[in-house]
Amino acid sequence: MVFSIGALSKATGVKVPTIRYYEEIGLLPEAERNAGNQRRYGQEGLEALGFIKHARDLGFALEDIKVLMALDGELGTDCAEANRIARAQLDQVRARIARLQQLASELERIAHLCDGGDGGQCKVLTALGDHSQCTAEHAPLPVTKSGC
Amino acid sequence: MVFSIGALSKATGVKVPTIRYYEEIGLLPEAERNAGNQRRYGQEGLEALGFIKHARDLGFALEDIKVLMALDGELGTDCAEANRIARAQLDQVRARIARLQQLASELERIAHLCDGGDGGQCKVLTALGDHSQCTAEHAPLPVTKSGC
DNA sequence: CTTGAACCTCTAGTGACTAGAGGCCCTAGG
DNA sequence: CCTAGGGCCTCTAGTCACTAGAGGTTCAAG
Repeated sequence: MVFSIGALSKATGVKVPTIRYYEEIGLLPEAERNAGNQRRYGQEGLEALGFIKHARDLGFALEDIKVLMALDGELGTDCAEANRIARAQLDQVRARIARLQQLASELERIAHLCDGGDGGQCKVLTALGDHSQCTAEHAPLPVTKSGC
Repeated sequence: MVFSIGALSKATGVKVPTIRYYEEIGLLPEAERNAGNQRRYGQEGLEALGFIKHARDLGFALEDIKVLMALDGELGTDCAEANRIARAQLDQVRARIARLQQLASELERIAHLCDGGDGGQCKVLTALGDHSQCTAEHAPLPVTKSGC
């Protein structure tokens, strides 16, 4: 099987400019070209991009995926390191869930303020402006390098 | 009370370059300057930045915050619109929680594969590469314009 | 008056793409 | 064999919400 970049895109669900971007940053090896300078991919290109797509869907950062792909290339495939990265990712996801759950309950509280609204001041706006009305702490979400 | 940009930063927990950035994009009005061209803020500056900080911590996008602040300035303060924005934010947060919970369970499954590892192929890497092994669907996280 | 911290503007970089301009190539139909 | 139109090419610039750094000015304490 030989794929054009568009065919590869359809097969994997990764958009064409994104595939070129992955090549540019070194996540995919430089594709071979046909006589007219267009990219041509084989089975291994399909598999590599499929791996990236799946790992991205699971929230891994491109840098992590780079590491994972390098591990996969090694003889014997370093399972311990792969496992470490996967567990780190899991921890991050769990932390973000916990954080978002706090946010959700705070937002619920604020949204309910409107149900019994008075005539004058908007309680929602007041609550948004005043942290001391909050029932729980809520620090900013840590900015992760993973896909948001 | 008169604040320098550094004092305002300490009082609100928003970093100095971020305050300048907010001014640049029109989220904060242009600050008054002293004789030496340095920004000086009063009570209303403190309150405006406090509002922004709190809303950001709750995950609102800067664009949403701009709308909310405009509402707050209006006579009568449009509570219905503020409520709509808050509820939309809540829906987004809930959707992200659901999505992340799927991810977490998938990652748990993958991480456990290593516990009974065989000698040859790393099962973690295999699982990452092969979506068909997954127990559930997992589409990519919708890229929101809110703080991640 | 001196020192050094805080302030100023401006540019460029982050992650992971996305959009658009301007042009070349490939393939199916006539 | 020719043409039309879709797909492909490179390059630049934009997204969001900042962050980092260079190079220079101002303020306040000692």
